[in-house]
Amino acid sequence: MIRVMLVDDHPVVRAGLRAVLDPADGLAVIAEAQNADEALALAERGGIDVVLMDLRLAGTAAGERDGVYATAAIRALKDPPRVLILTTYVSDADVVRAVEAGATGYLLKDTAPETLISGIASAAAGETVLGPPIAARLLDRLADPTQALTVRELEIVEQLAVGGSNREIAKRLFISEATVKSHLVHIFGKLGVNSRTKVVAVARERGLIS
Amino acid sequence: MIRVMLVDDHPVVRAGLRAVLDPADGLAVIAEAQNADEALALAERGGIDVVLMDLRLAGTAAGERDGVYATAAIRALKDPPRVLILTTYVSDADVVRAVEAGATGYLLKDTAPETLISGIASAAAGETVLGPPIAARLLDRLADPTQALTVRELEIVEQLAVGGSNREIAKRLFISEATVKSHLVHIFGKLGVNSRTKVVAVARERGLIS
DNA sequence: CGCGCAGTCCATCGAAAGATGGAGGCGTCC
DNA sequence: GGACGCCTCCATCTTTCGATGGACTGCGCG
Repeated sequence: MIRVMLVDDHPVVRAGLRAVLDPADGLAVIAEAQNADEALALAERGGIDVVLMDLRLAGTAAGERDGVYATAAIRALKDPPRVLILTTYVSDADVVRAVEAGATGYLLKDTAPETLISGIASAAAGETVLGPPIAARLLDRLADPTQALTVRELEIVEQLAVGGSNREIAKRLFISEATVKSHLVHIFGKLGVNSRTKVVAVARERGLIS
Repeated sequence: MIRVMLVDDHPVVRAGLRAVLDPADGLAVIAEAQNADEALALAERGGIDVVLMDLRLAGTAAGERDGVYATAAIRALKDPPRVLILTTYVSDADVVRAVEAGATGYLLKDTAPETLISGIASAAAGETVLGPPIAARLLDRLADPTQALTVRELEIVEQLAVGGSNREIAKRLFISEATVKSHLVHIFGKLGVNSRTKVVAVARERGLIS
């Protein structure tokens, strides 16, 4: 029996997941959390095999307590449960950061219930689970690693997208302004542009960011 | 008994809505659709009082067959059901377009189940239903029309979004760089920001651009 | 007609951003 | 161990942006 915890800030989605998962054999939803703190507190008590985690959680204004944060925190526990990301949109940055934080898999919310259930089973067994659209994107990146942005660079791009100046980005990422500029030069080169505003335009086009 | 149809491309969300609404007295979910075409076909057969509609539907690549399209089509029927928009994010543009298309109300998916149920009842009675965050935003806009961007300014914003420099924008719009800067100053003031990248961020947030 | 507003243009100046060319630490892979 | 990629940091210099404070035109409205 696979013990599952749901983490999503939308009550409707949690109810939907319950409705979809409850009839399935071999697994049981034994906990629900609506934010990162709750999720971590419940995970600490143990007895959970797989966490179904939404990346966007409420109260993410600070930009820290989102699903990636929760994933990293949960995976840092001793004998941690597997974390399966279940979110709405595909963003390269999100996928990479989530996997880096220790996520076992990444599925989209519009996957069929059966796929979801089998995905949970695979995750419980420790297998990596990636939905087809996500796997395809990752393969695209591997095909041309010179163009692929590093995790750090993606973080910079995200900051650009919300309109941060070099100084603001430096503060938020705890690095110097010089380093931000350095990253920017590399990003410009990889994306073939020459200004921060164009970075955001290209990144959106390619789905690097939401 | 209020007869409800669910329109959402995510099976999980539909299941969640069912789970939330089924226990409620006085209403029954009698139909589900996962895209605009299905929704329209089912609505044409009649017997539905309220449609719960997600704005983002699958196959929206063309940008046409989304929830707004479906709403307009359904409201064009004779003796149409009320349409209550139920979506994830707030975008001023979406709200305005949906209301223009004939939606009776607009709620966010993270509203509490009770609010949702009472919202459906209100919608069935023909009352306009706007969640607090949405109503607040609309009031903000109405209260201060000086914030509205002019047509020319919106053109500038669009150019910013694709990453144009002042010089490039000037060339494309056949004006001088000085004029572009002048427009920018006005835009900064209206949006309350101080850089072109933040203009794009805020404009996206408010739905001023795609 | 006067008034306000949108759109156009101008000059100047300080502050960011971007270009250039480094350098060292650190982990991985062969 | 050495090569390589990533992240970090630095200084210098040029270009672009953004802030400021104007000015002129055309248009609609009362």
